[in-house]
Amino acid sequence: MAVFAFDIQAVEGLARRGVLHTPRGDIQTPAFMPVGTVGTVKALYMDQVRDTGADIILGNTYHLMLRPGAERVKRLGGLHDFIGWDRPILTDSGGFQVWSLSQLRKMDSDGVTFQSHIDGSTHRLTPARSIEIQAGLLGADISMQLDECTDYPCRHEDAEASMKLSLDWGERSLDAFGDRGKQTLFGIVQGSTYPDLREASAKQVVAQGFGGVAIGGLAVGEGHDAMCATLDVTMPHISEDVPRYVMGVGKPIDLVEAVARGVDMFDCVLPTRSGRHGQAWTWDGPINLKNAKFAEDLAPLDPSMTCPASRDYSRAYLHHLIRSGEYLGAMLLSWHNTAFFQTLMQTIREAILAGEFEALRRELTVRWDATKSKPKTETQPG
RNA sequence: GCCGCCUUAGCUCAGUAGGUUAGAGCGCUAGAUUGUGGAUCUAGAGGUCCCCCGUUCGAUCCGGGGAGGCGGUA
Repeated sequence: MAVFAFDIQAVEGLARRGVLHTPRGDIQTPAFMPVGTVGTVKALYMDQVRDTGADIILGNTYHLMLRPGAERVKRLGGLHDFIGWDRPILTDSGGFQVWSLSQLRKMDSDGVTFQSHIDGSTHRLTPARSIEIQAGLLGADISMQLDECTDYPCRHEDAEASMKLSLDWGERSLDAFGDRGKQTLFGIVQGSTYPDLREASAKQVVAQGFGGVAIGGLAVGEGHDAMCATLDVTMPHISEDVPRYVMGVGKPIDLVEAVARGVDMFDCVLPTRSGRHGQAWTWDGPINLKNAKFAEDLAPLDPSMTCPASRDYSRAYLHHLIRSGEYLGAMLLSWHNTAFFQTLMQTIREAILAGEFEALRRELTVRWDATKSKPKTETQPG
């Protein structure tokens, strides 16, 4: 297994500004990876994705193995050629989607058997099969070990058993990965919101010697404060010389607070999914373009940005497109949101380099306080 | 002209054998959405039950008259 060189150029507090060097190009960190689940960052052309500043995108084992099939992608030249993206790709192992999408899933110590959400057909993923798909067939630059994501809330004993299963699968993933010279593998820390489990998991994942360490099982309903608290107790146990990646996060406020705790990489569906549903993220927080107040608002989303979607289209037009269910509305808002998230990351990187990150964090924390997620409750009020 | 049917939320329509606060779908106004099911969920606003008179303790509902719409017919 290759371990990609990771240069840390500046540190402010726990926040790091670095560069992860891969054979397919550098990744400026802290980095936000747009999610391209089924081989497309939904509603965007690849050159648009690149122009927003993205160095790396995410693809997905679960979806691609079901359709068009991992072997078929291999026959078609691998994922990079197939989708027209020659820069780094990180693939998710499939564990999370089995947890979140599959109606029927049966876990055992060797892997998981599940039914496709597309046609109900039965499939199986093991740590070795996931690596074969990601590194061997899709050709991911960064593969993720197969893990199990737990529900929130989760009993301590269940979280512990699940965390230990993920550790075992991490070991099996390393064995299956072998000595691929141009590809690397990240391990995943689990343990729900329990400090003792997170500490134990982090120490062992680090000891296993992956090319990077991910924190999984967050942003699953615990809310912003619990997520930050979990990072507080987890990050000190992850070595400083590897890239640290919080999976599935998050809102802009989550990104800022996670960077402040030493996280280097993120991925999230939020900019593209919320874009398809009419939500635009801005320096003033999220706005819902479906709202009637934008019907005659001629202002663009953000004239200071270079992204055409942010600068050249009125909110009134975007409002009309979204209300009408037009493709272009989803395309423009996905484009703007992706550009905004990349602009945020670039602003964060520059701030760390200039020693001004804490000031930026304070300003944004005040500005975005109302956007913090609250914990999921068992019985919703009302 | 005559005969029949119809008129209930912005739209399309249920309904009440005369009884507290008249419903649905869509639309509208908002909210949710975190390792993507282009999905879904949640909440809210909105009514002279066409108008007038009568019967009745009480009428959106029954009777009479009128208005508007659709169809048939001379």
